[in-house]
Amino acid sequence: MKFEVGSGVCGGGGGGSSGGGGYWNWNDDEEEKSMVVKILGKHAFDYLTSNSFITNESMLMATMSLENLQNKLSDLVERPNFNNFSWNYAIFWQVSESKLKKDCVVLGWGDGCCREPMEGEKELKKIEALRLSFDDDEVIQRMRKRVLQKLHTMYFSFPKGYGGPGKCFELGKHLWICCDDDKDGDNEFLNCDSDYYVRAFLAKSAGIKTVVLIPTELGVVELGSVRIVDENLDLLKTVYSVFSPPFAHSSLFNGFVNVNRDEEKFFCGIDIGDRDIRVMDHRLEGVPVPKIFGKELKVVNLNLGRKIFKKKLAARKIEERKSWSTYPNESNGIRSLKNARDGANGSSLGGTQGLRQGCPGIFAPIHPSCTSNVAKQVDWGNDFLLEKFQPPQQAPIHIDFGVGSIVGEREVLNNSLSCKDEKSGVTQERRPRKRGRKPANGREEPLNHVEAERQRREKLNQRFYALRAVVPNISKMDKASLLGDAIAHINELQAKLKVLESEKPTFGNASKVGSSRFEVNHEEMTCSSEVDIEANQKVVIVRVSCPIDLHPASKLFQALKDSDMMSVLESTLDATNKHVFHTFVIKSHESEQLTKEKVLAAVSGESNSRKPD
Amino acid sequence: MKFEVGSGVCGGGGGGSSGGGGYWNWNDDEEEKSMVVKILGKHAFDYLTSNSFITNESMLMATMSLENLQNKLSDLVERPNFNNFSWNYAIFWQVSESKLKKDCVVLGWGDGCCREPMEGEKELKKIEALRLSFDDDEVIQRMRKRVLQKLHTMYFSFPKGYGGPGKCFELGKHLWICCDDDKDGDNEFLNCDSDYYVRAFLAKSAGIKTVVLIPTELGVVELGSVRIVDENLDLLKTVYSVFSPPFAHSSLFNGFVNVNRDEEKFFCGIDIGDRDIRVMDHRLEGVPVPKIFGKELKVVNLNLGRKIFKKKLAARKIEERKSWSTYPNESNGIRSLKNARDGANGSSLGGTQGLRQGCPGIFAPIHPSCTSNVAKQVDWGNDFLLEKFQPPQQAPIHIDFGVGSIVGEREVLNNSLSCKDEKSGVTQERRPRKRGRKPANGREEPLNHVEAERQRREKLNQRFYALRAVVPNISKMDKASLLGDAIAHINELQAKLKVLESEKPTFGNASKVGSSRFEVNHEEMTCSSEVDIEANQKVVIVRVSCPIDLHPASKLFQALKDSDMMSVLESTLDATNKHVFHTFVIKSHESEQLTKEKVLAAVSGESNSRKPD
DNA sequence: CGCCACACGTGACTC
DNA sequence: TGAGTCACGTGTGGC
Repeated sequence: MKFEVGSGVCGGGGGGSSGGGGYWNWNDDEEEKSMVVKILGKHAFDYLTSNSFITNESMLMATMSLENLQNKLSDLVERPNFNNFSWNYAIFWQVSESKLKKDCVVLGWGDGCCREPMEGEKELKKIEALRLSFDDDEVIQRMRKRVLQKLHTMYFSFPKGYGGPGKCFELGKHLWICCDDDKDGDNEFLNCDSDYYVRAFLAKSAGIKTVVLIPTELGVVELGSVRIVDENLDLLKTVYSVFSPPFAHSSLFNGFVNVNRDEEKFFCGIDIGDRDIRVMDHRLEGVPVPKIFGKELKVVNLNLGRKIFKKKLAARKIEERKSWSTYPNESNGIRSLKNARDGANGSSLGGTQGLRQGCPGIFAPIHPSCTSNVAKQVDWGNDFLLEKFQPPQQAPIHIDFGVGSIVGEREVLNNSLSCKDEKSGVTQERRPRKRGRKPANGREEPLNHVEAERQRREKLNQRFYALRAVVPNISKMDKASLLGDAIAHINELQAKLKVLESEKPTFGNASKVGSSRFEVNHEEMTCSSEVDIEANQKVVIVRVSCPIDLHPASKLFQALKDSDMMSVLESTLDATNKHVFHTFVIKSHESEQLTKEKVLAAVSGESNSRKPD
Repeated sequence: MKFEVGSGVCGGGGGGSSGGGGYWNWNDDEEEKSMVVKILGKHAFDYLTSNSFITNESMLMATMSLENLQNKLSDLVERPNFNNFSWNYAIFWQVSESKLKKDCVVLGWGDGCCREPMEGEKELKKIEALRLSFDDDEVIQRMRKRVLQKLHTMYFSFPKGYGGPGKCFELGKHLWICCDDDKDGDNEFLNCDSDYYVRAFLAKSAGIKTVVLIPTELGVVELGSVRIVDENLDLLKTVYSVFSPPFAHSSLFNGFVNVNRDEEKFFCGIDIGDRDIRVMDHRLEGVPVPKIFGKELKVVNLNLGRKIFKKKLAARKIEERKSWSTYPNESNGIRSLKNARDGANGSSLGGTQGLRQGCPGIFAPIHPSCTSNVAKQVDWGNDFLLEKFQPPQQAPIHIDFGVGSIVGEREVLNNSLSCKDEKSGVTQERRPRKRGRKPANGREEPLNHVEAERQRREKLNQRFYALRAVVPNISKMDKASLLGDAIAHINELQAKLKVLESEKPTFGNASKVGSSRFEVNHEEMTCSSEVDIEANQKVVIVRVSCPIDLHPASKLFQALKDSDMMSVLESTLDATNKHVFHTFVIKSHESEQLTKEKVLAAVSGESNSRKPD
């Protein structure tokens, strides 16, 4: 009925995978703890630490794991859609089984992914930031980020029916919670479910304004954003689809989509069926709906003028289906991850140009039919939850087709084309087992190998998507161009940086220079520029200090210092609207011409190489 | 006897491929023309434009094209070796046939690649720059770069025996020309060949100090560097190998390497032979040289502790050999491009950490035996030049092996192992024709497809290497990590840049800000910082002005300006060794506390968004 | 041995 | 149509 988390090659479903980090051990790290206390307050912290919700992952076994979990989550988080929106965090609460109480189904940490706030979001957060002094606020921001991160990697667990995810899972209904806490007291997070209090508090502390919980067969997907995001049916469907095992999609499709049949042709992000196994939906037989179950299904609501869906091969599907229980009648294909990504977040393809400009657009329903009201009525159906879990039939029945697989596939194609069902034909009993492109050459190992390779590819693509997001002005959309543009961009940035840094000659480490040239710093005297203000008697004395190398007259100072025969008689300063004028009257023991030349030489010479001393 | 440039899939050999750009039409662009005149002088320009050497590519047909030409060239240019050296430009002068005079073999533009000077090289160029004012020099630099680029994309051609490449090709000897033109009059470029005058002049103008010409069967490889590069036998061998068709390598090997037999085991960068077709060199038969022709051949002189050579599959070789005339006796393998790269430039793998720090190391011979003198004695042999050109035997004899190719390969392996020659065995007459992994399924198209895919992969890898070169602190060496690090690096750079730019609020364009913060500028009043010195009477008055935004006390000035209720009573300035202290005594009509808060707020607040007015 | 990363040939698709 | 891009399954080498 279950298999261990992390068994097989489905590493994404494992507990402490890459995004996970580890168990937040409150006792080990005093610094962390005090930080959390500072952010959340003592109340929340006590609640949190005393709360039994925090479990160790080792106490749970995932009932079933989902492949590419981390990738799917990070997809939602790291890849902005064409509206420049992506979720700030995504967690998958996985259906697990407590090792202590075998019959107790709980939702445990599956995997999670979060990201740093983007530019536009920082602005938003700044507005709603706690009213603190500027300095403190920065620190707070940083700490918040860490807490948020910790939060996401924490191992909460929710018994079925308990907590937000638990409730969500039990009811089979999604939750879409928005909280614009400009009005501070009225926190919808807190109202919605008292069991959810802790995490609501945490979320609120982190500036999260929208939390979405979406039940799937395998658990609950939780998404959070610092923005206020309108409810969106496409998103719900897509996420459901992505985070469900393949066999369930037809259930979804039959049940869910029937809510609004017209939507089928706009069924953003779901690509079911493929060319090789043309299992037509009976309902649509003969109806000239243009290949909804075929390969022609496209995103029609992306005004980018680019079809972003690609299909996977039948081999992939069969391969996947093999890992799950096989329901031949429902095997009209699965959504490809790529489609899922595009559907859930939109595509960054072709729309990344202005991504980093902080476009204020919020992910919003595009089709009139996808309104919040419609989505709210959707019942996800509970009947298929928790009932269909079956172990993957790992029975080592291996069929080797022997000959070139292309021929084999063609045959299959012909068969399925004529019979509308891959059950027919002589190859029926073998095909569900294995029908990859090359049916491996004897051993069972390449099966895992294939899966590992898939994940590697997926990861690579993930990075490519992420890279696309950070590189502006991508000339072409192919990988090579992307890399080229990235290289160019890096070079450009480095050149810019060099120029900027050459302006202010390094003193100490360069990064320190950049961090604070002009900051109020009362407690410690660093070597960066600073302002000291004291008010006594009737006047305010402002003392501005800066490293000599950063001062506009630094070279002059150096010249004066180098030649101890010169002395400053008078120094005045004038500021206009645009310029500051320092005037130094210098006297030396030599002739004025000599002094002039000296100063001129010192000031114009390439004396940058000297060390500041 | 030949095939059209660009025919087939060997796109790299085409005339105006990606690196090429296009024909430098002097008549069309007056601006360009005057720029060139300014850079090169009228003399050179006239010579250039009146010279018949400039040909249109359409007048030439490549006699044979080399696969991955652009990749190979950009490899030499864009991928620094472990000494941080890479060539500034690389051109392949391709053996072509004039369409006008069919019997006239000329060297025409094959492809070319150049890059921007690196940091360290800029320093070098600055030293030898024309003595111009500082500002003008920047412009000149930029123009030079463009001219250099144009130079590289120009369509010179060299009849056999004429010009540097032509001579080089005719003689079958390489040319290694260094010119340290600090002593300006004595230009070795000019001395070496009068026909080469134009390009020598151009090269000199571009700051090129080393030009290497290496003849191969298919043309002449020209490399240039702004550095002085010592003659290097490894480089010569490697480049020769890379830019020769596969069948010629044994010729090289038999003739060239025999100069110094001991070098064979150090034959840096040449990986001949592979595991599948173990054609042993007769000379070494039985000799326990550790698999020089086998897969164990490694770079032994890279102290990076990493083996950087990988092997290609036999399929690749056969595929390639198929494109050329097949000389079974000489088919002891070809160099893989990857190896070529590593050999010619060294590997950036594992050594990229300090690459951008402008390491002054120059590509130098590593083996004692690889001295310039040895290299100078090498005769490339002329007998195989131009004699072996044969059209690819495109006869559509198609043999489909039907069964899984792995078995097929294994058979071949066994055969060739036992017979030392793949000619033996029943598949002899078909195998030379086609023996890919999957021998395609009927049509001839996938043959080119395979090649195209190879090139795509190679290009992608190329970019990956280039990316590795610009990303510091690469955590792991795999692609995904590289991408991740690149993304992190971009983000980091962008953050740094943001900080630096926020420090000095933009006035005008940001790039201008960076160019000159403290420069003597007598003739024109720009808005950058400047020093004005006048000497009258007994003292020297130095006036330093800078944009108000760049001044350390800019925010204070702004605060004072914003609140006109404050006035500065006194302003003093003190400079120590390390710091400059501005002290402002400020009086306002309000209480001192209020004033203090105001100043504090103004100084610490986010007032960066305001425009300087 | 298994895992990981890579390169390869190939099919599918797009423009 | 064909060149280019991508994903896939597979082989393989290194650890």
